[in-house]
Amino acid sequence: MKYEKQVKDKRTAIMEAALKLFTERGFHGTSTAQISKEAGVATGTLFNYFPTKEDLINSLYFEVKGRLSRSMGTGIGIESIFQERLRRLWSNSINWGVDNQEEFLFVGQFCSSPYITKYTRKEVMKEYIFLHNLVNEGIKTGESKDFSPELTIAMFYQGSRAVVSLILDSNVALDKDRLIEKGFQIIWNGLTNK
Amino acid sequence: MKYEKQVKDKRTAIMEAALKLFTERGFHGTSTAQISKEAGVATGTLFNYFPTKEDLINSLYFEVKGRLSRSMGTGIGIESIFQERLRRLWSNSINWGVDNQEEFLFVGQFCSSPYITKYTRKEVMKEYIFLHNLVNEGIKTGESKDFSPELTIAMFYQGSRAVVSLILDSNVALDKDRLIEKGFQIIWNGLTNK
DNA sequence: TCTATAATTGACTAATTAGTCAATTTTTTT
DNA sequence: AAAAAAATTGACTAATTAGTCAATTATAGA
Repeated sequence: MKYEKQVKDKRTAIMEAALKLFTERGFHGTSTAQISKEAGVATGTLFNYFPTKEDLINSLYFEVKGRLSRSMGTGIGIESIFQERLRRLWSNSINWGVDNQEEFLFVGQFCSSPYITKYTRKEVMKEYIFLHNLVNEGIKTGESKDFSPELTIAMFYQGSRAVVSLILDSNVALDKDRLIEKGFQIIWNGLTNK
Repeated sequence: MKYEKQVKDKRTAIMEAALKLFTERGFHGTSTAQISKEAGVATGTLFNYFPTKEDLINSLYFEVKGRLSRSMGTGIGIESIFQERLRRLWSNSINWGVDNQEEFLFVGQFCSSPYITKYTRKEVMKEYIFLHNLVNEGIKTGESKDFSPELTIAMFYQGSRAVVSLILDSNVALDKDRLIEKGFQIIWNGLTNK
């Protein structure tokens, strides 16, 4: 028990330190020595949990993506109507990015780095199955336009990232909800029939 | 004359080599020695043209962004109607990304790296003045919805990047024009009144 | 041609890198 | 409490890094 806990703590400490430094200084701009120091462990300990630096980066990505995915899905019951569910997905995504700036930037960095493989990209896509389902449902009921789901999801996802960046850059907290709503109107008008 | 030409050739060779290697292996994953070798010059020559590696990265970014900007604006005469001009801007952006994959990936990498400053971000935004103008014009004539121009431009820009990624990933050349057109329908429906 | 200026070279350096491993400490089991 | 197993340490290494600089080569104008 106690042992389990401590292991988790060190692992977590390393991942948190890595997340912080990666977003501050980039992947290669951050050395394993710096990460260890920030986490308060010896360099050897880092390599005990993550055989290589690349392994650490990838583990971190899966972890963070999992959190985003779970966060997106919260509060989406089958009872609400299509528009409300899509809107909830939209605001959940954006709020997660705004509230988890480091994670948001890290994901952006990793996804546009040459280290992400097609496999990883595909693997992570699986986590968006509920968005996929929602879009397909909308198409079936005739509420969504019949674009390809891939296009719809890509526009939705990148659109939400655009809004997060806008909010983070403008640092006017009051704008947040307005930008989320306006952004949703664009997506909604774009993707649905009326 | 001859001297001018040769200077340009070495500079260009270095930038081209850097672009290739950066997209293949990332900024820090690429050493100045590797760039020099790929460009066919001595390491000293690289530092003759670019005082630091960071300077090289930034110069490359401005250069590439300039090319994109120029490419976006081609063929947009004042004679055509609003929708046609916006559509042209849309397809120009996407086609540039598809035809210049390295540049496209490099821009994505740089923009989500921690090395891009707010200054650079703003500076580059100036190059999108014509998109800004077009959007404002649309709002004035009542064709565009009255969202903030920043939001509109961000959604437009990130949307176009989403489509490029989709096309590059799917590597089905036939899908290209269909995806561009479908993507435009989303943007158009989202941003305009009817 | 001769001279001055600018461009190019690559061996070099001091610092940093990811990753190792034998020794030590902590935890679990008996 | 003693033994076994697992976790942690940090000094260490071989390789690589960005950037320098004195020597060399190419170019320009007279």
